[in-house]
Amino acid sequence: MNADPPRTRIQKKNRHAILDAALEVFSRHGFRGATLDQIAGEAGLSKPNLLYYFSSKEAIFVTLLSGLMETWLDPLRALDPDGEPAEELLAYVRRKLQLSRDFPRESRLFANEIVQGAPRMEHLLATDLKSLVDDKAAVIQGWIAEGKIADIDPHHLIFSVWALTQHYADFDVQVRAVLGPDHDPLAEAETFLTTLFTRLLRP
Amino acid sequence: MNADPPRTRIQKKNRHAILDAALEVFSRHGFRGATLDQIAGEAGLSKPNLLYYFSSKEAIFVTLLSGLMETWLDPLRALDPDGEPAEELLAYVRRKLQLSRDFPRESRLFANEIVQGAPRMEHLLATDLKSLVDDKAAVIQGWIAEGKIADIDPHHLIFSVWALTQHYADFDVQVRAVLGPDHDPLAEAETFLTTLFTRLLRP
DNA sequence: GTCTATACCGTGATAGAC
DNA sequence: GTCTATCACGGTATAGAC
Repeated sequence: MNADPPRTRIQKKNRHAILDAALEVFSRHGFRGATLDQIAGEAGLSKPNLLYYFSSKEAIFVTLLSGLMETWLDPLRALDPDGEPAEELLAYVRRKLQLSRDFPRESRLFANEIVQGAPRMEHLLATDLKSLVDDKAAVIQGWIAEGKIADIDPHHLIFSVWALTQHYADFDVQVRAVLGPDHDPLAEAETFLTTLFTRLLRP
Repeated sequence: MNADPPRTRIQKKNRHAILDAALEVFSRHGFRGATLDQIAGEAGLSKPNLLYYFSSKEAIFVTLLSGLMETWLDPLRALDPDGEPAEELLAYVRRKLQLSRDFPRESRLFANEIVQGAPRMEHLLATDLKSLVDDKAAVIQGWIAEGKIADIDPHHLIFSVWALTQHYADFDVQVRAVLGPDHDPLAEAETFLTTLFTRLLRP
């Protein structure tokens, strides 16, 4: 999937700086709202120099997305069909919440793109993401059939995990504005979501 | 709060057309990603003519936001302290889901702005929104103290309503991509969320 | 292989004719 | 009250010097 990997050390360093800067800027302003000037500035390069490493704004964006997709889907991929059902699902929630804590920019990047209609991601959603979700939904449906967890729609259960965990990264400013200072939203979220999903899944 | 209301009929019509077009464009691309050309085109006006009605891009945006804020907070405002607790909260969820169904553009407008750090809304969040939420959280805390519903954090309960209901408007393309055709996501969501909150709130 | 200078276009906003 | 013409600016992308 990847093109030729960068060769020289300076290339590697600059490409990395660009992608990190791009993550920062794209996640804050969305694709169209981001400017090459900002990305170049953040990366410590001139704008034309930036375009030496990537042929276009879209090229930066696509490279960024495909590099992050794997990390993004890992928590769901790790759902073990042979594990203890409720515990597996709660562990999934915790992994996803961990991503919101450690990689909020990545979360906002995807959020921005999807809210704006996902014009550069729609294919990935309908193929990779759909097949992974369908796969895991079948696992969950199996657990339901065995009476291990409550009878709830597996697809919407997965949506609810996404919505509830990503909310704390994507809508962070709102959460903090409402809670006020002296709060650790993500720590509180872990307690709250553990309760929520425990009650939801109990057969 | 409002400036002088428009006088002539044509002004009223044009202002309305502009705000509707702006809602469409801002909700799809965010503030910076939106262009006056697009808004003008969608509204059937020339760009300079548009700027006759609103002095700047930001003026359009702010007018739009403040006009929608009330509608947006109504479902929570309607939570009745004297009602039957669990039923009140479930009705709140249904009202919020109704907004996702009927006003997805409004939902995405707010989502875009908040994901991007809410630079033009932060004040509203920390004042109007916070005081409303604190108020209703106290009501919910009262219900908990009376043993009418389960003991869960009221603020995060409200966040969970937002996250779960708005997800179906803001991440609509993802939901549809994963479910595939022949689904009515919002109808399914109503069933799912009713179950979820019923189980969560049961004392 | 790396960066500087620059072209060229679309953007938000204004001036002035109608 | 509305439109045409235009401006200054910042946007993406390229040509060519080092």
